[in-house]
Amino acid sequence: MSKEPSIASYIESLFPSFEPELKRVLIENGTLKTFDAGEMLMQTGQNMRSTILIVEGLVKLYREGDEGNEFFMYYLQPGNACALSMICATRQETSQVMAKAVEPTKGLMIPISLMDTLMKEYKTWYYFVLETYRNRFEELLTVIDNISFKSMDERLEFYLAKQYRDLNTRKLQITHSEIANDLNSSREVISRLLKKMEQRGELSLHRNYISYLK
Amino acid sequence: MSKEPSIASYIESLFPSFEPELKRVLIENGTLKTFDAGEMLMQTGQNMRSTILIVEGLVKLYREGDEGNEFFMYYLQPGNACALSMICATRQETSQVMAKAVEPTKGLMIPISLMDTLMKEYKTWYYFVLETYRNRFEELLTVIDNISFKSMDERLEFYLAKQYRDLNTRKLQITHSEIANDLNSSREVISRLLKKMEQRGELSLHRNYISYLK
DNA sequence: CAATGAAGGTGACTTAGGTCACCTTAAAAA
DNA sequence: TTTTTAAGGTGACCTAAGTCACCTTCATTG
Repeated sequence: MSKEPSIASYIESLFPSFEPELKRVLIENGTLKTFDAGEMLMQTGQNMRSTILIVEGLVKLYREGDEGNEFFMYYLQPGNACALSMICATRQETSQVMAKAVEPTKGLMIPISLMDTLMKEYKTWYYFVLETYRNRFEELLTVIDNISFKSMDERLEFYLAKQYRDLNTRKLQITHSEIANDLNSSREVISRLLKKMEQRGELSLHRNYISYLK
Repeated sequence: MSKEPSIASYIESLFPSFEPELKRVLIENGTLKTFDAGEMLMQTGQNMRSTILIVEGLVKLYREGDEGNEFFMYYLQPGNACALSMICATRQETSQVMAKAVEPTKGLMIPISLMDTLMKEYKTWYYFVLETYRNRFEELLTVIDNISFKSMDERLEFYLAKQYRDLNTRKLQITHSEIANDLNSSREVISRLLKKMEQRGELSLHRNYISYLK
């Protein structure tokens, strides 16, 4: 049987800034949960019972429209926490956002009952929570900027640049219709814009992947 | 000389849920600041030195695009705190959002140096902060929903309904070009859509104001 | 190997919404 | 009272982007 990393080692490597006492509490009270690729960590209307710290994999956060259309917001990576699970957990409320594992993902689940104590007792935790909020808030603001002030081609460029940054690869394994979905556009439009970008030498198109060159 | 309400009375009436000790600390350390209509409370790139609790007036939060175009996000009213001033204050960072007083406004300024203690010592403060984040986060999500999934006429309806709710009057004192600005559209488009709504009996148009009938 | 399905390409068409030019009307200033 | 200015109305036009229909090209699977 292959040995998987312990909670302690995850915390040590991903959350080094946490004070020792806080680490101890998280190790004692957290449980690891595995999600398959494609599995939902959080669904519109679902009630949260824990806060999630991502320790492995990749999670995609998106908003769902009335007709089932999706709208990509941002990714969560190891070392990130789900801001929404924190807020909702604290207030015991439901969320209006979907979180889906895009790779096999592991999350450290922290029971909501612990939130009060953590906030009060551990300064590094409280900073971590505020930091998380701030970052996600800023991401949402960027999203708003893009959809309200930018045209589709600019949004597409931004999207690809973000994929390149977040996934850390020039070979973007994504189809045109997935992009269209994420941007709430349509495949044909995306294909046409991508071709223009290719002509400008910004990328090269292949079946099932895009080589991002900028 | 007319007597203005004391900090204590503001806190008592607007933040009744705060624990007595917290109220005392805020009264001792907060200072009232007055802003004229039109004055900025916060500007893109400005460094925050205090967190602001609104105690009188009305504040409009908006995002600014590259070409100076504005984009309305939400209002702050007495009893609200500026979520952004809290985050930025804590992290000593700059904000990318504009906050402008639309009416003469008074804010209770809480020095950032106090934030740590408040968070740690007073549960009601920490709840208040989380609540503030959550609400603003939700507002941003609604904004995203609107601009990405809805067409202009739906957005206009939503906008007017929100004005009616937030400002608590059926007589909306606003010009067509102001609306166009807030929605990042153009006056002609808004005028045409408003006329259609009038024909449907949802409102009646006048010079400088709109009677909202729904 | 043939067949099926997913990915992608392309032309023709539609439409919401932005832009331009110019007009009228009401209110405030002079 | 006249003048000026801001608010609003309107037709003509343009364009980005969504939609439809149909095609080609791979890759997988029976």
